[in-house]
Amino acid sequence: MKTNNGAPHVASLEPEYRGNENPFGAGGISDSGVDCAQCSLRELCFPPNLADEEMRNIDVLGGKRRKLVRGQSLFRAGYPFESLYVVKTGFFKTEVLTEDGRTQVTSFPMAGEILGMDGISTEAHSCDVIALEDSEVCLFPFHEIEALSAQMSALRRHLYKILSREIVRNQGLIVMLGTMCAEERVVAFLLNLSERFAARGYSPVEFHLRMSREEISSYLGLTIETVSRAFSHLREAKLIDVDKRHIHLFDIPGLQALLAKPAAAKNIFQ
Amino acid sequence: MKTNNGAPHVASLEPEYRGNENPFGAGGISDSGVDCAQCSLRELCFPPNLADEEMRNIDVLGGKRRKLVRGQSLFRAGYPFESLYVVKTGFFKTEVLTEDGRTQVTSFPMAGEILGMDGISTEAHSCDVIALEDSEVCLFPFHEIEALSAQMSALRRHLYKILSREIVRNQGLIVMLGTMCAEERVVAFLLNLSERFAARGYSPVEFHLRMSREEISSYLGLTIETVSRAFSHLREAKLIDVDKRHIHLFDIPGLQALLAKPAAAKNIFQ
DNA sequence: CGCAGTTTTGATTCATCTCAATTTGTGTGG
DNA sequence: CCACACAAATTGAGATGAATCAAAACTGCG
Repeated sequence: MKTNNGAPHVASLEPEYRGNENPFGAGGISDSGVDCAQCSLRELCFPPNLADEEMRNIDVLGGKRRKLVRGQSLFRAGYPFESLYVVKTGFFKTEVLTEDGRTQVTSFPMAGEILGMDGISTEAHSCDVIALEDSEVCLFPFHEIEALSAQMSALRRHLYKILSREIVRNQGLIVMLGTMCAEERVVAFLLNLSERFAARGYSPVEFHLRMSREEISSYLGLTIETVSRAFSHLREAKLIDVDKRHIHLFDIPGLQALLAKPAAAKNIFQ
Repeated sequence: MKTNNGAPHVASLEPEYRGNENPFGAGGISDSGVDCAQCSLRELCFPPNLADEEMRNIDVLGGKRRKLVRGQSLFRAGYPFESLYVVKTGFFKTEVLTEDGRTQVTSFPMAGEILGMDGISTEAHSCDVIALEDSEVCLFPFHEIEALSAQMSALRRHLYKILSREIVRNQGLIVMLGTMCAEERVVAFLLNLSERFAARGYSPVEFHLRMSREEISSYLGLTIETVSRAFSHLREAKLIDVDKRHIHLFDIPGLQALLAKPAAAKNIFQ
C-alpha cells in the first residue's frame, strides 16, 4: 500500500481501452487469450495459492472480456443472470430498483470488484450496473464457474467467501444509512474511497470522483444540496479540499475522528 | 399460503422447548436423531427434489440442535465462524456492530431462516445474534456442508443461492433506509412481517411482535418515539390496530398503497 | 460565445429528533 | 392481593438537521 503523499499524482483509473459502442447483447465481448495468471488483479479475483494446473482451468474460464463506454449498462434489473463479472478497468455504479419505483445507488465498484452476485438467487438480476467511465470487465459464465467449483475446493470456498463478503459490505452500508448524520455519511464515503484507492496503489489522499453529486447523494440517502453543503463545510474545516470532482483529503485522522463519536454513546451501559 | 383472515387466530411461534440455561459453548447442543427429510422447514433449508440418498447425507449433517432461552446469544461479533444455523423455532435479532461503536439491528430471523452467513467471509462473525424468545436452531458445521457441497451439486447451488438471496434482501433494506420516510419504513416493516408469517401458515393480518420498540426503531433507523407515533397515526387512519405488541392489519392494500407513491416520482423522466 | 446541465449557496419549511412528562405494563416483596 | 419500583411505550412541546424551493455560479460542449 504505497501512499503517494504530497506528489500531485492523482489516482487515475483511466480506461486502457476505447470505443465499442454496441449497447447490448453479446456485442462488445472479446476473446483475446487472456492470461489470468498474469493479471494484476489476480489476488482479488481468485483464491490464493492455486496450483498451476488449477490456474489453467481458470484461464479457460475467464477468457472473455467486455468493454463498456461511459453510461452503458453491463446488465439491468430483470435481465437473466448468466455471468459474474470482475471489473478490469474503469468505474461503475450499481442501482437497485424496487417494485414501488424507488431507486438507489448501492455501490461504486472499481477494479477487482465483482459484479452480478445479486443474480444467482433468482437467476435474474435485481439491479442495474452502469459504467461511470469507459470500462472493461472480465466475464465468468456462472454455470462454468459453478461446474469448476465442484472439483476445485479452493474456488468453491472462494466463491462462498466472496458472497459472504458482499453480505458484510452491505451490512456496513445499512449501519451507515441507519445511524449516521449527513456529514458523517459523506466522510464515511470519502474514507471508503480513499481506502479502496490505496489498496490499488493509488493515492489515498488525492483522487478524482467518477460519480456525480446526484449519484453520491443517492448512495448516501441524502439530497444533492446536503452533500454539497457537507463538502463545503469539510473544506471550511480544512479537512479536505474539493474542487468539482477532484478531492484532496488533508487530514485523514481528523476525518476518522468525526466518525468515532456517534450518538450511540448510550450503548456504553449495555 | 393460507391466510386465516378474520378468525381470532393469532400467529404463534411459541417455542416447543424450554429450559437449558447454559449460556455458551457446546452447552445446549443436543443430538437427538433429527430427521431433516421429515422437517416441515425442509423446503426452506434445502434444495428441492433431493434424491433419498442425498437427503440421508443431509440428515447426517444436520443432526445437531441448540436451544436458546430468551436473551441468549447464538454467537457474537468476533466469534470464530463454525456453523450455519437454521431457525427451527422462535425468533431472533441480528445486530451489527461497527468499529466506531455504532449498533444496528439488521434483521429479525424466524423459522426456516438462515443465520451465520456473515461469518464465511473472514471466518469470524460480524454481528451478534440474539434470541428474542426461547428458540431452537439446527446446526450445520460449515466445513461439513462445504465438503458435502463438493459432491452434491444441488446443495452447492443452493448455498450459492442462499447467500445471493441474503445480498438481495440487504439491498431491500438499504433502499428502505435510503429512500423511505418514517411512516413508510414502519409500514414496510409490518408488511414484511405479515408476508413472512403468511409464508409459514400464520395469519398475515394478526400477529404478535417479538421485538421491543427499541429494536424496531434500531432496525428502521428511527427513534422509539417516531416509531410509536407512526403506529398511532396508522391506527388513527384505521389501517391497523396496535395494542402493545399485538398487531392487527385491517387494510393491507391500503398499507401497500402508502408505499407506492414515493418521492422518486422524478424518475419518471429518466 | 451562448446554452444546458451541474454544482453551490441561500432562505424557508418540514420531518424527525430531543427532552420531558404521563401512562401502561411487569415483576417483587410485604 | 396490593403497594411499589422499574421498564416499556405513548404523547406532547420545542429544537434542529435535512429537504425543499429558488437563484446564482460554474462547467463543458457545440
